[in-house]
Amino acid sequence: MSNLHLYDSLTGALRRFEALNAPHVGMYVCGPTVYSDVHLGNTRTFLSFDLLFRYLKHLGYQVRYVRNITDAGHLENDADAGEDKIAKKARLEQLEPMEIVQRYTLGFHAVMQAYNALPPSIEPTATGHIVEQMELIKKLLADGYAYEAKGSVYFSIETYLQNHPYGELSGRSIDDLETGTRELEGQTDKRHPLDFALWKKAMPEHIMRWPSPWSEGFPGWHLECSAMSTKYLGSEFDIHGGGMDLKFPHHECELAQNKGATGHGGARYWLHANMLTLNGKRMAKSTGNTLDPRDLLTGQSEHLSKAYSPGAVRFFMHQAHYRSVLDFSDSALQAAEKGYHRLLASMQILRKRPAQGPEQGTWNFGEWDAACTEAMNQDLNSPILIAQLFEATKAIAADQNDPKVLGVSGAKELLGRMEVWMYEVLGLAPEHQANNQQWQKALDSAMSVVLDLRQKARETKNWPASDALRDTLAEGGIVVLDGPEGSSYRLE
RNA sequence: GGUCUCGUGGCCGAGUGGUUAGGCAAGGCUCUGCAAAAGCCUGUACAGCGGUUCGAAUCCGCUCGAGACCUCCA
Repeated sequence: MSNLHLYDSLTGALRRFEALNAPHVGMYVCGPTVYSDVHLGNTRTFLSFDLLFRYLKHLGYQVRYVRNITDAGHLENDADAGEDKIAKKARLEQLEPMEIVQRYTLGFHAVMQAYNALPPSIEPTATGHIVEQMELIKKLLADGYAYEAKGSVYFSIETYLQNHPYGELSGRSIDDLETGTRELEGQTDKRHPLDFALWKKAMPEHIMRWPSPWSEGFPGWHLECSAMSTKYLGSEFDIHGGGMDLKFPHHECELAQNKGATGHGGARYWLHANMLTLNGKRMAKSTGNTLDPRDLLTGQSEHLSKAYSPGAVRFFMHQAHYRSVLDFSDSALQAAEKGYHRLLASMQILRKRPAQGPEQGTWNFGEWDAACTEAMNQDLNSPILIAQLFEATKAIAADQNDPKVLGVSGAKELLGRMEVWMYEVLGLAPEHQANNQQWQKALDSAMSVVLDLRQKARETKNWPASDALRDTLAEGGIVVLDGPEGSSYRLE
């Protein structure tokens, strides 16, 4: 069905993608914990997987894309003294936990929509799947992979190791892990330091709690993904994605839970998107080194010199490979924005191209398009895809002087494919066309009058008058473009 | 401290055992009343030191530097 290759973290190799039940593809991505606003780093991860989702669809797959909302809150740490993050924030703001969840879920959706990310097929919540999580615990208990201690249930690494390797995803050995384990207060209930909680008995101050056979408590933080991916995609499915920081321990534990409960690890391909850094440091809610994706659109941040369009930001992100660390800076974003605008302008030229020249051009359209596909097939190499789009720009420019380059149908074909790659695959919405049609119409008519006036001034060589018009418009963000066929304008 | 990843031209950022990534910036030119925009041309890089090889920036070792994970985090 395709020649897509994906880098699988489990095997550490580039593997040809073969869907388990083509043309259906099951894809699970770890979603956000909704106790605060998503930051730009989170956004990058979700846009990376949006790119994958879009490309799989582009290839003709029918994708069921499941991305969870973690609304049950996780422990602060693995100790009994741990506090539910959502409950903590709720007390801080004097709000109900679910009020916090609602607020930040809506905020998350707004950001995803603003950046033109396609919604997942299913967006299950952890609190909506407590029953499934408890069923999973029961299964693990029955099979001996878990044990109960003082109302809490833990996953037993020692039992697991008798049948399966642990650490295969993150490439860690048990010895390494044990060396790195800290002695925390309250870990005494665990039989082994690497055991992790499946169910935690709630402390009195814990607000979010559910009754269970073991205690009134709440599920462990690795459990929801195992429960929900199994429920909606089956015990074996195609792709599991998430941020690089989730590889260990979250995905490692998830994998162990899956294997313990079903015998299957879950996904056949484990994908990890790399971090976005700010000032060379990882962006994280907990350290305050963050950038709000909405601030980029308004320019309201100490890190920004101006506002950017969502498309420019997406373009910036896709100019780097999803498995590379990308460092954010205002100047890097500005550079990306310029290139992005040039690309859009080039497509606009193609749209307005008169039907002249031969039917077929000399430019090798097929080879170019194949190179675009090849780039994406190589583990979603969007930087190379974008480089190819710039190659097309050169052909379009050459065609302006010599219509033999693209030809009439060649030009149409190229435009169609560029739109597919830009809009459909890279998710760069044609933003300037969609919104404010009424304003656009009004501005166009006003500008035609102004440009007409200026043209008259130029014809009489009244340079001071024509330049004054140009300067005034420039102050308002309108750039006048003088060309051989008269003047036009664009918004800065 | 342990595990791992990375270090590319002024900046961002792909890729690769022997052939131009691309973008931004810069310089030159074309166009232009001037400017802007646009187009064309130019740049010869791959942390350092050794090694393997006919040949390495690409493989191996060491050194230096950066980052991630080991603890909630996309």
